[in-house]
Order: sequence, then C-alpha cells, then structure tokens
Amino acid sequence: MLFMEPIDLFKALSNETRLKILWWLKEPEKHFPKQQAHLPKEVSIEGGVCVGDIQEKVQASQSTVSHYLNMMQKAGLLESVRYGQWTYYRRNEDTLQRLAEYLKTEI
Amino acid sequence: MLFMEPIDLFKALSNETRLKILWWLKEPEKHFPKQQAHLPKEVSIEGGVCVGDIQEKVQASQSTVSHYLNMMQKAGLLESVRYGQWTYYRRNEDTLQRLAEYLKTEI
DNA sequence: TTGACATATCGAGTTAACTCGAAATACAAT
DNA sequence: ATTGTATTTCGAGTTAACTCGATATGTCAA
Repeated sequence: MLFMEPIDLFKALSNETRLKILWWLKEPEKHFPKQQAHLPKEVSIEGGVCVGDIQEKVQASQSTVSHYLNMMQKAGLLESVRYGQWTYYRRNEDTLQRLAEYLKTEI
Repeated sequence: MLFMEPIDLFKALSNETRLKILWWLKEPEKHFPKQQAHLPKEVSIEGGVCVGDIQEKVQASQSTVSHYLNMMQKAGLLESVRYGQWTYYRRNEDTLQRLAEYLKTEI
C-alpha cells in the first residue's frame, strides 16, 4: 500500500457491517473461535480469518461479504493472504494508525 | 454534541468537496480573505465563515453547499452561529480529535 | 411594507452504493 | 476427470447519495 486515499478509507468505514468486521478482526481468536481450522499447524496467518467464517458471523450473503472484504482491502484497511482454497483477511494496522494520524494532523 | 455517530462522521468525510471545506476552515483567514466582512468589529465568530463565502470558493450550487454544511453540522464536524442574515460555520475541533482518538483506540 | 439579499428547504433527475442469487473460477481430493 | 468446497465475479433490482433549480423563510434597510 504505497499511498492512502482518505476518501476511499472513509467510504469503507461508512458502513455498520464493515465496521463490525474490522472490530471483530481486532480480536480474531475471541470472535472467530474455530480460527484457522483449515491451516496445518506449521502455517499461521497472524490474525487472519477466512471469508467463510466472517460470512457466517456477519449474516449477509456470501457475495456481499466477499465484496466488502475486497473493497476494504483495496482501500488498505485489510490485507489478504491466500492459502489453498481459502482467503484469509486480517487488519492492516498500519493504515489505521496512519489514518488516525492523518485525521489528527491533516484534516 | 452529546454523542458521536462514527458512521455519520465517516460518511460526511467521504466526499472531496466536504473534505476541502473542512480543510479550508482550518485556516479561514488564509482561504477566505474577506472573512467576516459583514460583522461589526466588536463581534467575532472565531474561525467562522459564512455560507456565501464558502459557496463562492467551492464551485457548487448554493443549495448543495448549504446541504453539505448542514449535514456536516449534524454529524458534528462543524458548528454554526447565526449573525443577522448570515450563518457562520466553523470547525468543531473537539469532534475531530475525538474521532481520531476513536479510530486509534476503538476501531 | 416593500425590496433586496442570505440561507434553508423542497422536488426531482442522475449517479453511485447496497445487496442478492447465479455463474464462473480456483483449488483439493477422490 | 469428476466431484465438492471456497471464493470471486457478474448482472440486476433496490435504495441511498449527489446535485441542481426553484421556492420558501428569515433578516435588514429604506
């Protein structure tokens, strides 16, 4: 993520479901109990949760959740790692901190 | 402004023109030269700029600008003071700082 | 009280976001 | 190769945001 488009970030944050996802991903082990069940134990995707687990919790259609995650990633809020047939999403803390800083100093 | 609705704030920030207004209002004397021309000198509305001056700079219709300012105020980004036939808008720094803090700690 | 000006509100057309189910793609295992 | 599962992409209907011109409201000055 080379630059940050504040408007895309604010748009991505302007939705209750997406905010919840971000919030849940702050403590994935707490909100997604069966976390990383598909991964062999030598592989670990720090803080990552797969789309299906998120979808189950979010109560929106699979395509909607996929679309949300994709737009959050494009904005820089999330990053994704693919392992086999699963895509794991986790927070991009760097962007969040930078956005907070931007808000505090540049806006 | 007793509480803060983060989603309304993020929505209000999701627009280039509105971001610009907020940014210009950070240094009103710099971006709105004929500032407070209508006010008698014993009255001062700290950092406030009237709708017409903002509209002139923004290059959008009068109704659009009025609508933007109103929604920004409802979200808590701006506060307004009426003097005679003019409405002066200025930043609500408190909300902005609290939102930055919220982003840093709660999201 | 009439006219002029600043701002707010209304109504409506246009554009973008939301949201879904269906279809396509990607991968794993048999 | 075929089947099953995870995810993405597509197409489309619905809802919300954008944006304007026109009208209404509020205020001042003559």
